[in-house]
Amino acid sequence: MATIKDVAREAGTSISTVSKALNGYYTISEEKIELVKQVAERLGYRPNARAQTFARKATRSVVLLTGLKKDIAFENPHMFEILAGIESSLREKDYSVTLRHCDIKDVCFLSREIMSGKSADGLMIHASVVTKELSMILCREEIPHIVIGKPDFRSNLCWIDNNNELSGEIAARRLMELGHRKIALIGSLEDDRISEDRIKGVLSELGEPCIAKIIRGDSTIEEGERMGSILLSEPNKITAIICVNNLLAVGCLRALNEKGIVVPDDVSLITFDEYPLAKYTIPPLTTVSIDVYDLGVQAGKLLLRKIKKPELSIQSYSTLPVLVERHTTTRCLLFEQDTV
Amino acid sequence: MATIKDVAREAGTSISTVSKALNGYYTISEEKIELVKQVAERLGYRPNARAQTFARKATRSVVLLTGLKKDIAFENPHMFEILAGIESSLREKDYSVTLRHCDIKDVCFLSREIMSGKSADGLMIHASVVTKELSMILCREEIPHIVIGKPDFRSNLCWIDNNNELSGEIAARRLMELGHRKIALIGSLEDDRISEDRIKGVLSELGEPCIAKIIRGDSTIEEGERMGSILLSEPNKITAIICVNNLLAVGCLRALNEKGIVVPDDVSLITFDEYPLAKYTIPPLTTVSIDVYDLGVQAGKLLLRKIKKPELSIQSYSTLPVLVERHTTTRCLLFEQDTV
DNA sequence: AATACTATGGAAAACGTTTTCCTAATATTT
DNA sequence: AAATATTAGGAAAACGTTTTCCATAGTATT
Repeated sequence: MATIKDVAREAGTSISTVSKALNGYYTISEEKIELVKQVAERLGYRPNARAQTFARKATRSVVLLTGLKKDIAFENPHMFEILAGIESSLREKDYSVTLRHCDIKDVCFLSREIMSGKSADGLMIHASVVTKELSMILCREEIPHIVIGKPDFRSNLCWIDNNNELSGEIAARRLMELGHRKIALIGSLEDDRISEDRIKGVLSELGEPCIAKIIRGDSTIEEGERMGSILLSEPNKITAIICVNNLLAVGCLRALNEKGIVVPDDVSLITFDEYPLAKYTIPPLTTVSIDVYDLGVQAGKLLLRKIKKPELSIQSYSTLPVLVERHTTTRCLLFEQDTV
Repeated sequence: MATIKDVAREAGTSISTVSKALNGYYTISEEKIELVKQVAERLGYRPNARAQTFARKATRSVVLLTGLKKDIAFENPHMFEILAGIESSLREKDYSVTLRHCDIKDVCFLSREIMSGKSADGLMIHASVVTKELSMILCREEIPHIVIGKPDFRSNLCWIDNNNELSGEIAARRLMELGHRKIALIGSLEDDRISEDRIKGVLSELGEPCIAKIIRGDSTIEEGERMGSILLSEPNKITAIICVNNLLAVGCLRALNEKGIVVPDDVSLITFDEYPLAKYTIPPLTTVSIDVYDLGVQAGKLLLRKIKKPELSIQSYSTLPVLVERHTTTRCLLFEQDTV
């Protein structure tokens, strides 16, 4: 394996000249650069990455900390796509991302180990493993980091997440645009912050003369089905339903089917996110979603900026929701006179 | 940041003693090891990982090469879980995995760059980016590697995949056990090797007096639906259907629903793999699947062995399929007399 | 002609470990 | 008691770059 020494000898220059030529220093003449490059090419020289990361004082890599399999893999069908996004923006700047699963108990120790052992220049951390203690460490030791998802406590962490409140607003606005005025909300339990944010967004947008009813339960298909039928059996007829997540929507759709209610003609249905099954229901779900790949891309870029300038003031970033209109929503004819 | 020098000074020993003590060399006395460890602890010393990987001649890391987003992320809902499995088995041996997306055009160049630049000790490569040229390079240059998935040409590559033929056999055997004798197969087009392998397995197991009919089409829900209705409109009544993948199964299920055929009472349905939507159909799909996490784990272990012993002879590995019996299969009463 | 710059490139330090080789002390064997 | 083997630990090389600092030669300025 050819080393920089071999190139130097062969090119009749010093080692440092080779290094400079190959790394684009302007103190080397054009001709010499050309010569060195040719020799390097001829010898099949590849800089030893290990030696490089050692000599430079940066690894040009970040690590992504996520929860263990049981906690994360199943719950987050988007994870690979986020990861792909992260990787793509890092790759552009010659950085790489290495994956590390860890228990929430070990995350503090691990973060320190990685950073003080200099095996990475920064940390990407999934919200499911961030704790207050970790937050302290990251801030105190000025570790460049981005949290994927919003931590569920106040902190100076830098995070990136989809804007659930805004998503709620978008869903509500769309239904209003379509002429709906009697709208029900199927949410999950109060301790689910995502659900609460979406509900908050919906309610803030839903003005008079809108009538809204909220019903809550566990985030499962079965519960969605149960809540759906409850809604339908009530006297006050609704024309649209908002389900705070895909599972609830699938369940609700079943309830509607069972009662012979045609979606979207009789009742419109709108939901959030984009689980793989969202495309495959009958009819396919209209949903307010985000570009998760892009979320990863943005996260990568942000982290890179923090690494370059650690003094950069805290900033967080919310990706913009996009409405993916499939076939569970349509115009409501009932209140036509109101809208015109 | 404390370095090994600081520890040596503080402990009153030489640098090499510290290194040896911390790395468990047996030439250092128990007491000295204890002393060094205490001092290291007190100073908060963490070995510089960059210096370590440089001095040792191994990175203790592998890179996972997969196709670009558009090629892979959507098509493979299991990818993150496989990755989690890989990471977990590597972590056990203090190895790490870094992710790298690449175009199939660049994969040769990239592999060489990574390996001759010594940025990793081995390669994990998704089958979607392996080419014959790559295969040559990997073998000629004796690069430790594992291909995730079976390459679609003969080679000396080391790959790991689920055993589709065996999966087919298992599905068929189960239906026979349940008493089914008139079985139809919905496959995808002939160029889909996975589908062909499964069909092959099914046919090899399905003995007389079984009647089987095969029908093929694109791998989409719509096509599944179309093929399903064709099957049902035929005079020769079938009692069970095998769909070579989830999408076809979902489509077929729709066709059955539409015709008022009750699954599994009138017709049993069995499929393969486990897309996230498999659990959420009505009724949930019975499927012959594999533990993808485990596939990752095995892949990781295998690669580690190849890294330790590059001369290890070629070996490939098929994970064992498992039957996940949900609610689309049941005993067939029609041919009871045959079975007893 | 003397001085100050500038452009170019080399020498050598630095990065922080691991690992090889050696020495001294101690234990064992003859 | 001498010879030999064993053990513990230190000195220094090695790993292959990057980067700092300096030297030289040529060019511009006074």
